[in-house]
Amino acid sequence: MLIFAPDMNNTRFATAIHILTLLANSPDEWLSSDWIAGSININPVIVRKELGILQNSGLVISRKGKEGGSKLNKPSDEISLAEIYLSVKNSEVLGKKNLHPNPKCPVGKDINENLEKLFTEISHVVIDSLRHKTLKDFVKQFH
Amino acid sequence: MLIFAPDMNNTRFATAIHILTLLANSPDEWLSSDWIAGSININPVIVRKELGILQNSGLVISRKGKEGGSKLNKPSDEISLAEIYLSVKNSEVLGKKNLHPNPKCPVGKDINENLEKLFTEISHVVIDSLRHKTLKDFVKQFH
DNA sequence: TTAATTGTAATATAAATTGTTACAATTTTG
DNA sequence: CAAAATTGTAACAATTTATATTACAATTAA
Repeated sequence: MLIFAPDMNNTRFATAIHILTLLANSPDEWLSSDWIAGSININPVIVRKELGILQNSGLVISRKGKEGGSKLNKPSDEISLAEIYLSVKNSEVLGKKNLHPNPKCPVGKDINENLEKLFTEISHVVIDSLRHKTLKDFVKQFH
Repeated sequence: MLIFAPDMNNTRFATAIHILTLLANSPDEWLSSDWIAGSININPVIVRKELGILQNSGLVISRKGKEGGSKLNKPSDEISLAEIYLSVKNSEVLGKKNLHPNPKCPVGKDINENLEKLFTEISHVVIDSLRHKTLKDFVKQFH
C-alpha cells in the first residue's frame, strides 16, 4: 500500500474526514472512489490513496470489482477524530525543525532535542482534545 | 515589511524560537542576522525576514548600520510561546481545507463551515497550552 | 464475457518553502 | 567625509512538497 510524502500541511485531514462523513451517511452502501471524489471535487486517485491509509488504520474496508467501493469498518460513534488525525498525521503541529543547527553553538547543539520535547507535548494536547470527539458528533452537524 | 507565503508547514516556529533563544541569552548585545544565521545554519536573509515578523509583533527591536543588530524588546519571562506561535502561524493545526467541495452535495456544501469550527477549537487548545510556557522556561533548558 | 471497480506505479503539474544575489539606506568609527 | 558593517527588502532561483493525471493489471458482479 502506498506511502505519502513525509510531511503535513495539506488537505489530508480535510479529505479523510470528508470521505468518512460520506461513508458514515451511507453505512450500508459501498461508495466508489469516483463518487466520493465528486463530492470533494478532487481526483479519484487521491481518494483511493487516502482510502488505503484509512484501511490500514482499520477505519474503512474496501472491495474491488464491479459493485466495489468502501464503507466504514465500525460504527461512526466508535471512531474518534484522534484516530483520523493519527492516520493522516505525518508532521508536527509546530512545524519542522531546522536540519543542521550549529553543533558548536550551545543553543544550536541542543535546540532540536528541546524542540522535540515541546513538539511531543503539544501533539499530545491536540490528540487528547480530538479523542473526545467522535465521527458521529461531526456528522451530526450536517442536515 | 515583508509578508511570508500564506501557509505553514515549515521551519518558521523553530527558526523564530531559535532566534529568540539566542537573543535571550545575550540581552544586552545587538546580535547580527549573520551571526544568528550561523547558529541556525540557514541563510541570513531568512533570519532578517523572520526578525521583521518578530519586530511587528513587538518581541524584538532591531537597528541598522554598523554595530546594528537585534535584541529582545522585553524580558524573556514576559514572552510566551503562544506569542511566538501566533507571530509565525499562518495555517491551521489540522491542515488546509479542500477548496471546492461540491455545493450540490449535502456534505460538500457544509463541510468547510464545520471544519472551520473544528480548526478554530483545536487552534485555541494549542494556543492555551503554549500560553503557560515562557521563552525563559524554554531557554532555561540549555546549559 | 463485459463492465465497473480498486490498487498502484509513473509521471506531470502546481504550490509552497527555502536559498541567493543584489543593493539602497542607515549608522558607527576613524 | 570616507569606509565599513549592518538592516530591509526586492527579485528571482532552486528545492521540496502536494496534488493531479494517465495508465493499466487485478478483481468482482452480473
